[in-house]
Formats: sequence, C-alpha cells, structure tokens
Amino acid sequence: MTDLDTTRFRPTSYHRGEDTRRRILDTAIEVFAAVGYEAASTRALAERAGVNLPAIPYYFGSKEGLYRAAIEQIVRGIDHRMAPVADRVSGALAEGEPARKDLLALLHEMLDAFVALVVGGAHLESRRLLFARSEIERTGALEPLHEIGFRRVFAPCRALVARLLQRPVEDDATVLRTLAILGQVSIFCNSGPRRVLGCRDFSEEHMRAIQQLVREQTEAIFRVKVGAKP
Amino acid sequence: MTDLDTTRFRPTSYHRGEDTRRRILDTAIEVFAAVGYEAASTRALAERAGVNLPAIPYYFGSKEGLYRAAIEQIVRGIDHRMAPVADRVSGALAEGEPARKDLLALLHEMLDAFVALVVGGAHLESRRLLFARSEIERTGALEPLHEIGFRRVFAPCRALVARLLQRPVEDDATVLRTLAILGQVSIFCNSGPRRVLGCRDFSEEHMRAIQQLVREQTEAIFRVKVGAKP
DNA sequence: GTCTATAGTCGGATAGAC
DNA sequence: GTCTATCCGACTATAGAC
Repeated sequence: MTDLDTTRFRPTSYHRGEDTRRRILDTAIEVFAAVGYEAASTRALAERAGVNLPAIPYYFGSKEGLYRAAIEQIVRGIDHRMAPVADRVSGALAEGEPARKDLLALLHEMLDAFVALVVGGAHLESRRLLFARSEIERTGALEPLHEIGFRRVFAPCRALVARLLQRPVEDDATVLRTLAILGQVSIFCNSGPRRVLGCRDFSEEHMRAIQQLVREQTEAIFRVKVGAKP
Repeated sequence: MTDLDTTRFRPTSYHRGEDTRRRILDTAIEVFAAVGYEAASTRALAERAGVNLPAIPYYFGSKEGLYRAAIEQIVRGIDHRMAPVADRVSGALAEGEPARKDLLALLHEMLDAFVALVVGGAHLESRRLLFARSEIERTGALEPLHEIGFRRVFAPCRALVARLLQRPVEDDATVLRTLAILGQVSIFCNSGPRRVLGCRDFSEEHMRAIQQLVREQTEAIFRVKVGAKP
C-alpha cells in the first residue's frame, strides 16, 4: 500500500520495461530519420533495437504512436538546448532599448546555438526529420517539431532582426532577412557534409568554421564590420 | 508497309500510348514530391492519373523505374533552365581575368536564376525531392538530381566565389561561403512559404523580393555596397 | 512484460482476355 | 495498348501461452 511496496514489488519489471521502451524510442529516432516514416518497418526496427515486435504496440499503441513519441523526445532535446538563449533574448527585448552592439551579440549567441544544434548534437540524424515529406505529415505528427523551431529559433531571431532594422516584426523585410540568415545554416544539413565537404559528419573544426562564417556574414549583412578574414 | 500505313493504323494507339505515359509521369512527379517514394502507392497514382494500374509496369517496368524516369524529367528541366547562365560563367572564367564587377554581375545572374528555379517554375513541388530521405535513396535513384545541382549551380557559384575571394576553388573558405550564399535561398522552399510567410506558394512579388534580398546580402558579404534599402 | 503464431490488410507485379 | 482478376509478399496489429 505504501510507496515502499511499489518500489519493492515492481522495480525489476518496471526497470526492464523502461529499458525496453527507451531502446525502442532511441532506435526509432535513428531509423525514422534515416529512411523516413513509411520505409521504416516495425519488424526491422524491433530487431535493431533488440526487442520483440509486439513490444512496439504494447508501449506506444501503434507505429504512429511511436513516431509521435519520437518527435516529442526530439522536441524536448531542442527545447533544452535553445531555451536558455531564447529566454535571454526575450528578456533583453522586454526591458526597453538595448544597444545595437548588445543586439548583435545576442544574435550571434542565437546563431552559434543554432549551428551547434543543426551541425552537432546527440542525434545528428534527427534534424533531417525537419525536411521530411511524407504521408504521416498530414496527420500533424510533425507539428511539435515545427512549433519548437518557430518558437525557440525563428521568433527570437526575427525579434532581434526587427530591432536591428528598426522595422516591425511582421514586416516582409524583417521576415525575409531572418529567413536568409537562418538559411545560411540550414543548407549544411543537406548538401553540406555529404557531397560538398566530402564527409558524412561534421568535425569540431567544421562547426567552428561555420559559426565564424555565419558571424561574419551576419555582421556584413547589418553593415557592421568586426570579424577578421578566415 | 509504307510510312503512311504506319500513320494510318498506329497513330491513334501510339498517340494514346504517349499520352498515357506522359500522364503517368506528370502525376508521378507531383505525388512523389508530395508524399515521398514509399508512401506513394501505384494504385492511387494510377487512379489520379486516370490510367489503369498495369500501365505503370507496362511503360516504366516497375515503380522504381517510374521514379527514375520522374527524376530524369526533373533533371532535364533544371538543366534547361540553368545551362545558359552556367555556361556563361565557365566561358567568362576561361578567358583570363574578368573584372570584379563582372564577376559579381555573373554571380547575381546565377543567384537570380537559382531563386527563380527554387521558388517558381512549373513544378513547385519537385524541388522537395532534393530533401527526400527515403530508402529509395540508397539505390542511387536521386544521384542525377544531386549531380545536376552540383554541376549547374554549386560548381559555377563556387568558381565565382573563389575568384572574388582570390582563393583556391577547393579552399574551405570558398566552399563554406558558397554554401552560405546558396543556403540563403534553400530555406525558402521548406520553412519559407508554409509557416513563416503564411502562404503555400510564392507570388511574383515574393520572388522578386527574395532575389533583391539575396543580391543585397551577397554584395554585403563581399563588402561591395550597391543595392538600396528594401 | 515478453514471447510465438497468426490474422487481416495492402502493396507491386502479372496473366490473359479483348 | 488497355482492361479485369489475381497472385504473392510484406506490413501492422493482435490473440493467447508463459
């Protein structure tokens, strides 16, 4: 009846269950990102995770349930990584008129964090889900991923850009410029490593080179000369 | 036995055949781009095209054959659009030392054409195939699409950037800067219209705004001030 | 919670009449 | 070339023993 009873009778099976669940979820993120939703069969996924096939509907209800759980897991990771700097941005913008220099410093922080998220991170493959085009998309399962990208990356950047340009947030010039600045980064996940840089993953040096380049170009865009030649 | 015999007995069926083939191919580009390879069933595709199911293996051998044919069709379109300016670039670079101003003008031409290709064009959806992550990718079916992008877009741009920076073509600074400039454009196909600009497709005004912005930012990147404020 | 076995569905490809 | 009917394989989900 007490909490101790629960920890005495349930823990072994509970721990095994949690482990199975986690193994399925980790494998799912890997596999869905690699081949997409439809091409990922639950059979192959279960085998790769080292669990039985029926364990998937048992823990996640269905294949779609597993997909939604995988997306949620990724979203939590993104939120965890981007929340600190995003909160700092909204905090700074709330309190009156920050100096132009401080706005640019904050923008650089955001972009550094975004590059690190896109280029590195625990799940290198997970970012590819953002570009998924599949039937599952119509069920709205990818919505949390789009939402977190908007709330934690796009919206703070746009707010900073609007201030720097001294234009409204919803203004076309603001929106397009924000997209362009973020777009500098996004191409690296697709064409970048594989075909052009000649490698599948990014090294630490690649990441720092990209961060430096994004800083330089962003400064150039706002006509503020600071950075040195690469 | 004569050619007239052929035109008398075969043409109706021949024309019908070519028409069927074309209808399947057009629908395939649409559907594959919309939902991906695996999620696109040949049954639904045939129905949408208004043809019978066995017509697909009859004309294209298999579903994969249809996919490869669709990719080839798209590649021909890209080649057709990008070849003129790409050839002009390699021509100009072959003949000695063009002025910096001419190099920038060529880069602007390339970028304008690229924006027009990505943003507009007959098959708005087809560009999404570039971001496909599916099992079919492992068969190499997307290779022609990557190849044409490299040969007709990335390589000419990189050559221009190398000259402008006075650095080797293979240099990391050259490669990263080229990617960043092209990345400005690429983001518009994904996040751009749907979530951020609040529309599914681009208008003519959107396209011109993006072209103008890309020009300005590219000029800023190379520290050459020309454009006016948007 | 985990397993084996299987049900039920849907996919691509084909046979054969017209 | 086009159609109807069908085969066969692969998939997800579930029933039921342990």
